[in-house]
Amino acid sequence: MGKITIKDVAREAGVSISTVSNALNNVDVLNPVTKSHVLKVAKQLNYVPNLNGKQLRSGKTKMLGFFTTSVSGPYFYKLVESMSRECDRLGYGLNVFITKDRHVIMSNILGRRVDGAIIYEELRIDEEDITAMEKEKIKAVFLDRVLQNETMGSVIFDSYVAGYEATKYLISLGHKKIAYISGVDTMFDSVERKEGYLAALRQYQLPTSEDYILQGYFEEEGTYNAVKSFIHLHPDKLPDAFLAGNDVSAIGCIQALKKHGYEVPLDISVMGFDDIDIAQYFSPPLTTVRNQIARQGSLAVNHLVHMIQKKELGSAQKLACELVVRGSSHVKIDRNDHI
Amino acid sequence: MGKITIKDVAREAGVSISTVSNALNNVDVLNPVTKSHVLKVAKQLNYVPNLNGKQLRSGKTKMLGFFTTSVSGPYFYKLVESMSRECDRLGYGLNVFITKDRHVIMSNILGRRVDGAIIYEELRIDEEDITAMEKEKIKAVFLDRVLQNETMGSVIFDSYVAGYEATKYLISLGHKKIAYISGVDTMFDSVERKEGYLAALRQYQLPTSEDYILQGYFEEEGTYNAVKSFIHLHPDKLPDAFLAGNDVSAIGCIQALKKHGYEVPLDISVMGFDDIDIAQYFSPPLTTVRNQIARQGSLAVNHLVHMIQKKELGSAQKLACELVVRGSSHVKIDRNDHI
DNA sequence: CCTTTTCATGAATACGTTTTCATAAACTAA
DNA sequence: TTAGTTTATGAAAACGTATTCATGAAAAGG
Repeated sequence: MGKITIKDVAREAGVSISTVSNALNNVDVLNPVTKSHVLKVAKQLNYVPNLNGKQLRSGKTKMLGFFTTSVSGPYFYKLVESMSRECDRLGYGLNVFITKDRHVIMSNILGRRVDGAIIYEELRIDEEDITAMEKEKIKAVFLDRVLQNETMGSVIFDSYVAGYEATKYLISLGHKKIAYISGVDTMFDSVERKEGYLAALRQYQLPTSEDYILQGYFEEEGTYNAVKSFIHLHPDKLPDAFLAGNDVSAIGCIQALKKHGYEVPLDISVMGFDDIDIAQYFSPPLTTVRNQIARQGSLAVNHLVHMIQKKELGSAQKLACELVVRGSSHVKIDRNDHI
Repeated sequence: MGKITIKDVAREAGVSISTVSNALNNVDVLNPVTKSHVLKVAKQLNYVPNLNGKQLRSGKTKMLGFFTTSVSGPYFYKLVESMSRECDRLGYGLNVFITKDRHVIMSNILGRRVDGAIIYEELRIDEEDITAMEKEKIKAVFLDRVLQNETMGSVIFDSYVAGYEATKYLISLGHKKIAYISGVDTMFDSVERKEGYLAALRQYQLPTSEDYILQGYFEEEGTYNAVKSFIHLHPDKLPDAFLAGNDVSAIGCIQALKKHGYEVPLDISVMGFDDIDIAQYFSPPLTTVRNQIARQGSLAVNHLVHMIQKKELGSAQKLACELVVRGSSHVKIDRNDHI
């Protein structure tokens, strides 16, 4: 005996296919007696509807797709977890696609494997693809990416303000020589944070210098190496404080400083962005700027579902950030005082 | 103009539907001229095949489903990343479902949204469901779970040996009072590690005691609280070493010990399991037992695809572990010596 | 009692694709 | 040439479901 279909249930229950379909989908035109009878037979036969048939006919999958290059690291799993939770709440499933292949993404979206898409910015979908999606009236929400386009949604962090506030905070501690450890230059967050950092320096009339902008690639090891080589190259020009592009980077920075005998935060203050899980347990606990990651996830899903169900266009949403002061930053101490 | 289907391509190219299908799917019965002409027209119309139609007809989705309760934490993202990579390599897509709802899982599997399933043990699928899958000849691989059943695959870590070897190592450092911080008692790894721990103690004639088995729930905070209350209850009976159920737990343990003025590893050795990313950067760097997580992921996918394509039954695979000695463990120092 | 309305059900179609099978055309072997 | 064979193509069926519409029965209205 092969796979049991709606046909088998119909035959066994002595009714038509449409009646079974109506019973299973709670269409209230049925005699309650027939309905419960059909349901009983269906359960008894262990009937499970074939989703491909269902989806083909209805044109809906009740699935949202999250397209990303990676799920590694605290940012992603907080994000995915919150999206998943919100999907659950709204009666959708979440489909996580990890890929860098634009073609895979588009064929899944345009091929209707999902009802809508949430796309992580690093994927950099072209305008051309977005146009294709518009034509098909497909809804999408972009994360961490600003769009020229007004038809799709987006949820971004106000990273410019984050960078600005962080820098302002370091200045308020008395630091004057503040270095920035950059992430990846194609990424929105990274660039915005740097712009905010530069803006704050300018506002307080502090000098900005290319030497004080390192490349850490948002990675622990990348930052470790960058800071290490900075120390070797400019042992005399060490900054008062490092503003790392994210917490992972801040950790790499602190590792490198420790390794070379500097104490954080007494000798040098270090802070990051994101407030990842380990930030508070790290030694020293990280001063950082917290993004509302879970909020971003649930908002993206909410927005997308709204767009799908109300057939509306998307809009750009911006989330505020929050300064978290912990042990890796300290009021500037002039060591010369002690001599 | 609505969605472009294979029909439109056929009309536009002046051929039949079957010819278009053959051209697109590289069935080599076609005149190369017709084929390339069809392909050109398809591209020109921006045709993208509807996956639901495709899947319904062919009975295949070329998708594997990973069913899990969570993707949070280093274990999961390493696992997911490696599974995704392996799926790519084998021409499959990976579908991550985060849910605890048995019904959601079964309707996705039996409803053929995926060609096969990888199931994380915490979900505890019933025998009944497994039987249902067998009947439908659906293939599945279970992670971290041993099966009575011989029809499905499984990939587990040899956690018993891991627990045994870790304990043996601590004993070799001269520790005699060794406590175990348990994870979740329904989880295979947690139980096996504890059994290995107990076996090692017995073998070396060291006493085992219920007092020395704490509940940390595989969580930082849970462990922190457990260790804290242990210190309050038995300040005089502190162990020489803590063997934590995993690294996250070990970190919580060390936090608690530090908080109460104990030095790790000089006063007390602590070690964990898993070798998560931060283990080496933590202060002190964690001594731990490393599991081949990435290997588990790729093996599971490989095995599953093999089962699907060769229509074979699954088997149980066991992965060896590896002791990683770092700074959180130390040869036993009897502080009385110094007095 | 007849007409109209409501109610419950089933037959048939459509969704977009792959695949089987028939057929026509173009070769090959005598 | 004629029969047999290969090659390229298309018509039609099938996958499993939701949905539209027709139909018959029962209830309501007069």
